[in-house]
Amino acid sequence: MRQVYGPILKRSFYDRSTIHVARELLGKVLVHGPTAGVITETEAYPGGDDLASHSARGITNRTRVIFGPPGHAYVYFIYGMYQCFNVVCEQEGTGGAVLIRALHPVVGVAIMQSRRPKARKLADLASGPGKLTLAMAITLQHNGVDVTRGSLVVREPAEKRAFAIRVTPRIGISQCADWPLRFLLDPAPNGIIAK
DNA sequence: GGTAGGATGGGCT
DNA sequence: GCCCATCCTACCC
Repeated sequence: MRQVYGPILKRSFYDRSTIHVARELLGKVLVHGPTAGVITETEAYPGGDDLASHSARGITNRTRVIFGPPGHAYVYFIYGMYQCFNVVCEQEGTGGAVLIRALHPVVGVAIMQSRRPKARKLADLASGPGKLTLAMAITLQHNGVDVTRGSLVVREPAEKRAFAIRVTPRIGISQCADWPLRFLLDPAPNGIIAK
C-alpha cells in the first residue's frame, strides 16, 4: 500500500495558541490502530473569555484534562449517545482545546464502514464529531491519553498538498456564536463538504 | 432536494 | 431541572 503517514506530531505542535493549532490540524492524519483519515474540519475552544468552551467555568472533574499538558485527548459524552474528540492545546494550566469535527477516511475504510453501518457513502462515515468517534472507535476510555505516542496519534501526511481554509462560526453553540473559530478544508479531498 | 423533532444521559446551577 | 461542541428518521416538497 502507498505510504500515507509522515512523522507523529510532537508535543510542541500543541503547545501553542488554540486557534493556531486548529488551523494547522487541517490536512493532518488522525490514526487509531488500523484506521486513519485526513482531518477536514476543526473548531477552536480557546477557553478564557470564550463562554462556549467547556473550560470557561474552570476546573471540574470533567474539564480537568483540558487544563493539563498539551497533546492529550479530551473526550466527552454528549446528548446521551455520542462522544466528541478534542486535542488539548497550550501550556499546562491553560484551558484550550481543539474539537476534531470531521475527517476523510483513508486507511481501514471497511472497518469504519462496519462501525457505521447506517452510513451510505464514504463522505458520511466521519462527517461530524459524533460520527468521527464512532468510525474511529474513540471512546471515553481515551480521555486523557497522550496523542504524541501510542495507538491514537496525529501524523503529518506523507504528501503535503496546498489547500485553502474556510472559516466560519462554530456549530451548535449559543455563547459566542459569531466567533470565527471553525476551520474547514476548502475544498475537502475527494469532494467531501463537511456541514 | 430539504427540514422538524425524537432519542438519550451526564454535568452543572 | 435545564442544558447541551449530535445523529437519524420520517415526512414534505
